[in-house]
Amino acid sequence: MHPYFSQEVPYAGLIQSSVRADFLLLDGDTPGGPMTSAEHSPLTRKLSAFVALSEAELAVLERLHQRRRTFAAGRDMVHQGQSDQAAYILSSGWVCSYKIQPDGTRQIVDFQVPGDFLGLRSVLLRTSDHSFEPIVTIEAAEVLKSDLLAAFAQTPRLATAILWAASRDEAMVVEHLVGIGRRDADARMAHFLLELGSRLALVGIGSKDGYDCPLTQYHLADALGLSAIHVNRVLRQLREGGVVTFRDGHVTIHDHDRLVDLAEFDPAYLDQTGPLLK
Amino acid sequence: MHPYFSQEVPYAGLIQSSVRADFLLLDGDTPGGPMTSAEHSPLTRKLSAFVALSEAELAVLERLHQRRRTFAAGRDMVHQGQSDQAAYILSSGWVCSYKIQPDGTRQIVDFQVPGDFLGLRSVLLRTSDHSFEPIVTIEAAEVLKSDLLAAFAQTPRLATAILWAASRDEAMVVEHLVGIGRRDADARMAHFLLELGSRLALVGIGSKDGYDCPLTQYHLADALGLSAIHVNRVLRQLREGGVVTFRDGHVTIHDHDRLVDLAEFDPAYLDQTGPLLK
DNA sequence: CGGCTTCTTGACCTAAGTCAATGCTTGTGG
DNA sequence: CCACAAGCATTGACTTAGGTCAAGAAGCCG
Repeated sequence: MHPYFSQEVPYAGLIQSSVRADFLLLDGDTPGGPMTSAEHSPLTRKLSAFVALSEAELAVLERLHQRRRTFAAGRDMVHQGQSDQAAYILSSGWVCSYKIQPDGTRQIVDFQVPGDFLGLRSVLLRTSDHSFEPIVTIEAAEVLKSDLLAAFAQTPRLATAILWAASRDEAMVVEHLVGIGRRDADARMAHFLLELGSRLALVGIGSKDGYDCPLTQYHLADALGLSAIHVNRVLRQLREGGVVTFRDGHVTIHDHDRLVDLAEFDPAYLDQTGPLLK
Repeated sequence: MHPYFSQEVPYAGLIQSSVRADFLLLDGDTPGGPMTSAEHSPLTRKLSAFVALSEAELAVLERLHQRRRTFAAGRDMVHQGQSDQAAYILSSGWVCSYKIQPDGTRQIVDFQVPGDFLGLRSVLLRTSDHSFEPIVTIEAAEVLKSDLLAAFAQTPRLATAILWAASRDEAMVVEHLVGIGRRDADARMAHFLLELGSRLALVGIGSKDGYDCPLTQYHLADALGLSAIHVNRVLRQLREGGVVTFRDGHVTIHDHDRLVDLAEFDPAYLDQTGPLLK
């Protein structure tokens, strides 16, 4: 296939095992010391926006972050082994989850940014059927099934909050489906950039005016169901139109209103209406 | 206040249930032998294909079907009221769940066929943000939140089974996303028809050679992210190619192998590998 | 009957894909 | 310190899958 064809991924990506994830471990020496409330993890930040957590609950949540690990960019970390009963809480870096088609094309289903869970479902229910790839070198806290269930049993409200986050993730997948099915390339891109901005703002990364974003145009293409070349054209148009600039790993929003308008962006599905559970 | 948060957390118990289910599994707890599912509800049939349920569990399951209701075709039944804490088990007829865009186009996210849950998520987690429309007059059993949670508490293995079904539904949404993003119209259609056939076969409707299907070409268009006119063209091609005929509310599969080939259909995501919890 | 909805087909158009070529970095080995 | 490769980004020229428009046809139903 043509080297420019973005959907191609190396065959090596198809044969990872849960064991190999351990090989990718670069260091395990970062002891997750107790955090002061000033330096809460992104997940804590995210959940706190919706559920007012007590001191005890916060403590349990922070304790879930103890087993810190680092994964190198580019190599898949997959959760499909019955043996691997762990999920991860992403504390820094970006990950994408995707499925490969038999013909080699790939579709990115979702991105994970700091504060997001990775493989939560494979712990609570059955094994996940798609793969995870760190986009940059990431830091994540490993959460064992037993830890998670224990935490849930101790603090039911925490369970509620985490399940709320999982449910929100699912709503994003549905919105993604709608976007690919019924929005043109420009609107899709605009919508995507807005959603990302919204998610990042929730964990205190970036602002209304923009955010750092390590994705390549190939990532965008595979996520939005477009070709990388068309992604480039769309980005140029948005840039020259003075709406938004995606360049050098940074998204700069010049005209937020016009972007929202273009995307017909209605953030209702993100359910970000402020702290609800007092 | 958000309906999701309006009640004290029920999930702790739910999660506990699934833990206990695993325990029972490991214990080798032997439920009653397989029984003829002919007289059972579609949901029972479906779950029985994956989890060997005991007499007691079957009884609880059947009891969930008591509050039977009928809904006329075409008129939306939406679940977003705080007051409406019910889900439905579809026992006959077809439903679609969809989202409307601000510009009036709609994207069908999923179809529900007999044996499927409707609005399960809005009971267990938060309110669903999309609408449901019965495609034909349907019969459904209303399940109150309290009933469901009681059933889960009584029979943890049933909880596992139902959550498995929910998880499978989600995998179908993801596969749907992949299809719209990365398959051309023919493959999308082929894949869709095969998935439907597979789902229906699971509840004893239809066979390898075909099944009844009340969808219009407009439904197909809205589900597959195509125009109705193109759906018509694709169907004609498939029909004239001797692969599959969609006509007069019936799908007839002439060449199953070629259809699978066209769709690059890999049913792995449907997780239909036979009874798993013995 | 006349008004629905659904299906069908042809003619034409456009958004997006494909092909091909060119820079621009960044990293790496000689 | 250069050469050279690899990965991204960019752009123009051309092709095509699928959308849009228009017009019937074929039921079906009050």
